[in-house]
Amino acid sequence: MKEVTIAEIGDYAGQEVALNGWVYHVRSIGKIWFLIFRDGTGLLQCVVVKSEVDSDTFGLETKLTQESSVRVTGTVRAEPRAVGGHELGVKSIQIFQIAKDYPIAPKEHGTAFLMDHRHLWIRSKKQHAILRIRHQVIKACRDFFDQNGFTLLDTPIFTANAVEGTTNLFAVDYFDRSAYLTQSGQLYGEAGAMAFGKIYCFGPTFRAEKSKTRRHLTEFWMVEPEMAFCDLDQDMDWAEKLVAYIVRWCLDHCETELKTLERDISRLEKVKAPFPRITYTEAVEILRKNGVDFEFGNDFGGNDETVISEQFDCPVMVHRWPAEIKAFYMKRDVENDKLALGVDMLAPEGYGEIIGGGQREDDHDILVKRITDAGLPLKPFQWYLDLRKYGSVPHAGFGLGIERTVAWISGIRHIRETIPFPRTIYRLEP
RNA sequence: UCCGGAGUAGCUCAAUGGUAGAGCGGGUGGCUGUUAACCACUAGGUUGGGGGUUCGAGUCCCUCCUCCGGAGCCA
Repeated sequence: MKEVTIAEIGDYAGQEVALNGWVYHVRSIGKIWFLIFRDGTGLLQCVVVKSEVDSDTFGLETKLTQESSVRVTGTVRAEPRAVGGHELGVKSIQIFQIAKDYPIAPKEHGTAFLMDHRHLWIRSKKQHAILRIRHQVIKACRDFFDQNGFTLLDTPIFTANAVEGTTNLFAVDYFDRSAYLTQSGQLYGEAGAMAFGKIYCFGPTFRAEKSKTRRHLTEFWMVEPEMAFCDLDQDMDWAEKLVAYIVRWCLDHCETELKTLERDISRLEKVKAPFPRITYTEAVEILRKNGVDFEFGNDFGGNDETVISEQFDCPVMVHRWPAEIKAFYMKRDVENDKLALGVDMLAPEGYGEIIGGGQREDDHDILVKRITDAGLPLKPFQWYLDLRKYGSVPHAGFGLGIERTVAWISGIRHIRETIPFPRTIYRLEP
């Protein structure tokens, strides 16, 4: 007996096949009952007719509870009345296990309840779709860099240095000393760029911020490219090419999932390079023009980002920021020493910052002064300073937040649904 | 940490200070094309914990706990 999946069921019309999976729902109308069956690749309606099966099989209607695991065999046929266009005329059903009291009904539930059952919730249609989009977003990132001459460089999770201060770092015991969980692979990425020219790292990062908003997690994933011989403008070229590629890829490969999520595709279709580029100063003007009382020199809040991004169909890149609110390693603008050559990309529709990056300071002595001025110890940065001693070049990079990107493309409000098991200030389980 | 909201059946929610209820889910029965099917019947409660006011508290007061949303902080 040929074992097939629901995703490929259309290729087997007229044939007898077997499928392994779980019971999603059962509907009975007497001498016929319908088993809505899922196998991780989709949903399939299976029809059990009293006159076509033995009485034991027909009697399973009352025994098959939601999420019971089964193997069904039968004949595939095209059927316009079935969701997906095909259904299975059941011959037999083999039971692996009868599930008891599955807590998630195909009805309304609150977020807290669902998050407590996250390990089961990911079986549900909508969560399933979001996580498949996440998979494709990650694949698109990897493909993009692999196709453009980047080398994957894995950076460490345990670190001794803080990239941007220590208040939001997770400290852990590390034998007879302490270490931090990384909040960015960037510094190591810069070392990689000097070795390979263009690199990217991809992995989890950690921020011990007590943020409780829909845009924050304590553990999130970033893809961070770093390029030697690259200035801010070229950095922005790469950023917009990457994001346009990801969006195009998802439109081409996640049609079913985006439909499940009822995503307005037309908004995503407009996302094509080049993206608008404005300076921080111009962004402040936009805020003021829209009635926001904003003081020059501050960082943008969530609402500010929404107001700015609402002016554009595409993601907008905001560059040349007040140096005081940006990290020590950012290169200053030669035309205005008070400005840092950083760039943030704001996604449309209020999804906020999805990219942060910029050109790095490449002069040894200036960097030493910046580290000192920032009140950071020099010792843990010796290796980083070495990069400016041995063949320093202009270089730049950025980090793309996977969860915010997935939330934007999926059109879901809260990023906690874009990662299989979200970590927030009050949630470490499941 | 601050501001706001919530906690009642497995879930989502009702209940003017006066007998704790509905829908869904569960169970039983009916129905040969259902789409979160439908119809009938049925079981299911320490109203988050503690204290107080009152003839009487799910409801009012105090306190603690938990969760949600937002702010700050940040990506």
